[in-house]
Amino acid sequence: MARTGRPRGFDRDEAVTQAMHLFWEHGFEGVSLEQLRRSMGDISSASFYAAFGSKEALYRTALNSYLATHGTVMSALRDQRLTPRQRIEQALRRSAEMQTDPTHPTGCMVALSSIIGSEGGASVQALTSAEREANRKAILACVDAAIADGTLRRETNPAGLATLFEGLLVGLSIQARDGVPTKDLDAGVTQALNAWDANILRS
Amino acid sequence: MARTGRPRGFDRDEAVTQAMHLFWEHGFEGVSLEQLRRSMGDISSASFYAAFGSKEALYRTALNSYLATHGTVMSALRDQRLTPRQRIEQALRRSAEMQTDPTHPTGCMVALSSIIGSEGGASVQALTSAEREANRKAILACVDAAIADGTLRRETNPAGLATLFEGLLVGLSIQARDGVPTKDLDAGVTQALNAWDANILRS
DNA sequence: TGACTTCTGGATCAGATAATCCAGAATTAG
DNA sequence: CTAATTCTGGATTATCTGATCCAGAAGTCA
Repeated sequence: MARTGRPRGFDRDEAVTQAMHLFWEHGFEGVSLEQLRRSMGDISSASFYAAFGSKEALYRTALNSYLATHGTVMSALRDQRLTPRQRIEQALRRSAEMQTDPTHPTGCMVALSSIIGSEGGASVQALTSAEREANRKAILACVDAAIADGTLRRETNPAGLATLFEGLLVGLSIQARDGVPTKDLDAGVTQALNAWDANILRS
Repeated sequence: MARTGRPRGFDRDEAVTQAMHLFWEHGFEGVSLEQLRRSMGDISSASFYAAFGSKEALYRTALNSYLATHGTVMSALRDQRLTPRQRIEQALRRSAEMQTDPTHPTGCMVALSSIIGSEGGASVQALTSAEREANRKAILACVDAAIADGTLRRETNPAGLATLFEGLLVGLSIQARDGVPTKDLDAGVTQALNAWDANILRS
């Protein structure tokens, strides 16, 4: 059943997408309310707050929208149909490609949009740091699984391998922003996998 | 010969160090003039502008101060007394240690303090992106040198190895911010070097 | 029709922002 | 001493910040 009352004069989903692009490009604190409202078709301040509540609430919504769309390149990391090595490889290669797609801002919104900020920005920064921690744990789980199933040697340093892959993962964002082309990022992933293979148990 | 006129009421070098720490921690746009002046002993606005010219000019000065102090961990990258592999290893291990030193903000100021920002912040962002590009080129030069001297195979993809090492380098900053301990970062460097060794020419 | 609900236009808010101005204080040079 | 130079305290600027308020418009429901 349709809601009662005057209908909204703009498309809320489209507006969230616009906000996502702005936050992705400039970061949470780098985007102003005026910019956001303008990107939504010059809607009024009242319309903005009626629809989204606050700038921070919109950022949460936009971040969730990112995770549900472009962010899904990371889902390979939990795909149990793949081997642990394939999970990491897919997550990295898909990230490298997505992050250099010219149809949207470069890099990853989780890695870039709120790493740093002013003194009172802890609650916003916590949103993305929680995502990064989840990724770090998922990568570590891949390494642990490969040690458990005998693919990697028991002497393998799991935290070291996880640091390497997650470090490269977030590093891709900065490199993408700096204009490093897709093929170089992908070649970096290929080289990183050599580190995995160096820990393979040989019989 | 001492300068004429009324002497400055505060220590300019100390003030620059304070500014460096603030910009390092919160980024260029995340620090306000009031915060800066307060950290310098509540100096007046007039004193601030007489001494530094503008917020952006102070940021340039603070960034140079960073490069001349903590930033010197990267000098190993150009140390011709070391082998190409040692240059990369030293730069990475020293960065990992410096970036987690609890006596100052975590991560690297070049990687964090102005990757993103509002629409008009291009000139500030260019300062750190130029530094990162220089590092990327220096890493690539190490790889090229090792191929030229026969250490690495001719088929080695130089851009791929450079992406891996520079990706990890800047990735360390985000991981350090996220609280990853020094020993894990260092173990990540150890693993990354396996990728180098996988490209060694065996006779 | 009329009651009810929801959204909008436009003015407005208090506080923060980077930056400037000026009179006077503190120093050196001659 | 006087003149020249440089810095400081304090007020002040214009602009931007995120957010709120209210009257009225535009719908649904009975």
